[in-house]
Order: sequence, then C-alpha cells, then structure tokens
Amino acid sequence: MATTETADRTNGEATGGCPDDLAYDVFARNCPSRDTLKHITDRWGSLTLGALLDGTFRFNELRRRVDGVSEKMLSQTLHALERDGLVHREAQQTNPPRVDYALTPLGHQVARQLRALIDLVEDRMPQVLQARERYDAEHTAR
Amino acid sequence: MATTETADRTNGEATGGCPDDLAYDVFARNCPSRDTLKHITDRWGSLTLGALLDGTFRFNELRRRVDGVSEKMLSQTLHALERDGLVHREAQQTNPPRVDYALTPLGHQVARQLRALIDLVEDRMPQVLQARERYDAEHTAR
DNA sequence: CGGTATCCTGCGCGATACTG
DNA sequence: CAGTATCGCGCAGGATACCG
Repeated sequence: MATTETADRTNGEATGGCPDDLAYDVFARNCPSRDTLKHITDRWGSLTLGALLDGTFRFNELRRRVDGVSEKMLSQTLHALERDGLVHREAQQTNPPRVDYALTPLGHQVARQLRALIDLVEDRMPQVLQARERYDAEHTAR
Repeated sequence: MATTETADRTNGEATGGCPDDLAYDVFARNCPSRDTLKHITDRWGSLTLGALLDGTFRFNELRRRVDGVSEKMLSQTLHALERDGLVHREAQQTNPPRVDYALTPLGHQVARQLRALIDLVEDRMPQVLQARERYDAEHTAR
C-alpha cells in the first residue's frame, strides 16, 4: 500500500524534529515543516489547493480544473494533502463510485494564503515579464 | 552563457501567452505565470525570498541562512529571481569581491505574502503532525 | 468513475573542481 | 569571496495498462 507515495516517503520527511522542537523553522533542514511547505507549494499541490478554494470537486473535475495534471500526480498530491490534514476525502459507496474532495478548515486557511500569493503573482505578471526582457537584453549582448 | 539556467529554459517557460493574453491564469498550462509561481514557491526560491525579507545579504550569508542549499542551486535560484525582477543584485568591484542581494519592491510584496504562508504553516505544524498520525494509523492497519 | 501498478525518462540538484 | 563548469545519480512525474 501507499505505493504512489514512495517517492514522497523516500524523500526527506525526517521524523526527527527541528533543533528546537517547539519551533518549526522551515529554514532548518530536517524540519517537518519544510516537507509540509513543499506539499503545499509544489507544482501540483499549490494548484490543487487553489482549485479547491472554489468548492468541492470530484476527482476528474479536479483534473480538468488543474490543467495538465496526470492521474498519478493528482492522486499522489491529494493523498499528501489529505495526510497533512488539509484536504478531506469523502467517498460514497455507490456504483459508479463518487468521491468528493474538499478543504478542511485548516486547508482553507492555507489555501487562502496561497491564493493571495497566486493573485499577487498573476496581477504583477506584466512587471515580471518586463523585468525579464530587461534582464535578457542585458545578458545576451553581454 | 546562461549555463546554469539550462534546466529552467528547457523546461516550460513558454513565451506564448495564456489563451487570453490579458489574464495570467496559473491554472492554465503554458501560462508564464505558472513558471513565475514555480520560481517563487520552489524549494529554494521560497526559502531564499523568505530569508531576504530579513534584510540584505551577501552570497555566503544567504547560503548559511538557507540551510542545506548548494552553491549551484543558490546561484541558479538567485538568477531566476533576479530575472523575474524580484531580487536586486549589487556587485561592488572590489577585491575580494562583494555582492549584495536584496529584494526589489515587487519582490518584497511577494516575499511578504510568502512569509505569511510560511508563518501559517509553521504555526499549524502541530495540527499537521497530528493529522498525519491519524492518517498513518488508519492506513497501516488497513 | 476513481483510482492503482509498472515502466521509463529527463532534469533537479548535489559533489567536486576550477576561476577571477 | 563569489561564483561557473562538468559530471552523475536519483527521484519527480508522464505514459500506459489494468482493476473494483
């Protein structure tokens, strides 16, 4: 079991704590908060949380909303987020099966912070693109 | 040139825009905002921006603050962030050389959003760890 | 529909060595 | 000190096939 998590678990996920076990400092390696931050900010993690801010969705609905995610990665991402207590999974024992994913209260708090970041980035993209042009211009001739 | 960026460029960085080129929707693939979000939320990107919120730092000072980052990855990360207009690089032509890195105004806005997320995660880690235990308990016996 | 099991590949990233 | 150059490994993650 937990097959799709292999990569995740073999990764870091140090069960040991931070130097000071009261503070969870992401800047220290071997701190579990770094792993959680990674789950959240990961390519698919961030987009999945962002998508779930809009409501409750079924597996394939999510796949469509998070453009480009594969079945495997969405599944893996959802498991990690569920394990961290950010996503709630509700399966109805019907045929065909129906599974709904939603944010937990904690997940909602996180997702809102994340969304604020995403909105900021989207809003400032013109500045970013402009900065890139400047940078590239200076570094190609140089 | 741009040697360390190879991976980055070969990646996505689609110069084409989003379907609608006025909105930069991270949920759509091939949208440049997704790349920028990646730079920001990347393992080292997030930590580097977070570290720079505390002030201006030299290369090796940053290396020490962002525990575990290699020279190569820090260099690469800083270049990406500088290119996106989030980090300002100021080199003094002295011997030994001295280079200072600081956030741009835009970088500051982004970093503050990011920091809010990081603080939230660190603050809620006990809940996360508790959720993990519950999850693991339910899924190992099962 | 809602996944899991497997296989395979590219590139993320660390280690090491070298430069100005 | 502040990087770049190069090599190599390992995992992220896509493609495909299969299952309840």
